[in-house]
Amino acid sequence: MDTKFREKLQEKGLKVTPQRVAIFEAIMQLDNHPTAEDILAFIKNNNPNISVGTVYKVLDTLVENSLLKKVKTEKDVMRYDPLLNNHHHLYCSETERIEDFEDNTLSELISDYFKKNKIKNFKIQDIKLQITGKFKQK
Amino acid sequence: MDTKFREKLQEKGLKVTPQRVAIFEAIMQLDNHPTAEDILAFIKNNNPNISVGTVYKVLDTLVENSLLKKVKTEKDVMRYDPLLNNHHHLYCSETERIEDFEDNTLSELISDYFKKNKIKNFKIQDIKLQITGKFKQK
DNA sequence: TTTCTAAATAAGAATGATTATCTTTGCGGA
DNA sequence: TCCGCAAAGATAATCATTCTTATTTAGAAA
Repeated sequence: MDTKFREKLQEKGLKVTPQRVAIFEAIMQLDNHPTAEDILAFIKNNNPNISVGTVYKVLDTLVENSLLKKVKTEKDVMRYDPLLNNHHHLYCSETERIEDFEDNTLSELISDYFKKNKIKNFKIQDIKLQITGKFKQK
Repeated sequence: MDTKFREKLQEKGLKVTPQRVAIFEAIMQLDNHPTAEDILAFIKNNNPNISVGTVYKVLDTLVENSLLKKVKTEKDVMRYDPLLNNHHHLYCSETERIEDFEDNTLSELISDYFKKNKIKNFKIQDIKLQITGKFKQK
């Protein structure tokens, strides 16, 4: 399950610790772009001794090493995104819900557009859509 | 200069206070999507008695009344955006710089795409591009 | 103009997410 | 086995933001 994650850690010269694995798995399972607090609560079930600082430190490390991404929000609570396929985000305008949105056609449409129309004085590394609106069902 | 802003306040039934005007002007002049702290520092020059809480409260009020927007970031410091034309954002991957990016052709391209390709169970209200990369010059 | 009142501001304490510090632990290599 | 170092634990510190309470003010009404 998490063998890939373990390998990636090793590639980056990072130690494979139970905490790192647990945090990564928590994010995968929690799914909805959890906060550090969500992750901590989830992990405490099986691993009651994990420390708050560790969670933040691990998250930082994983983000720095591109094993995880931060999600841009308008809130002062950080949320985290596992690095799956390239995807955009749907933000609910009324709740904290954030869902992934994958559409390769659209992504290509946009990147093609920028191949033809460069932005002056700016080198693009990544393009994400943030789509705000309402989910029609729970 | 700020007559339009004053009018908008009145339309919304909000009192026109020196603090609100000063904060709005600060954001317009500061330009680079300032934080509450930036705004406070700027205003203190002419208005040394303004209070921190007031700045936050006014910003909230203006956002609620659509006279201002919050900028989504990966940081825990909120930044604010005057409501000019519809625009996207260029995020520097190395610094805190955020610039506006306006491209109506592109915006239409995207909204046309979504007219033809609806997102299941989601009603779009707003679409913004967050483009990350490097500015080539200061 | 003067009065009145809800709305807005000031001042500063409180909150809460995140970070920093310092100690302890665990593991690979000498 | 011992050493060195990255990582984790515990908890104090930081800092942006929010809250509380008293005071002031904008603007409507008299």
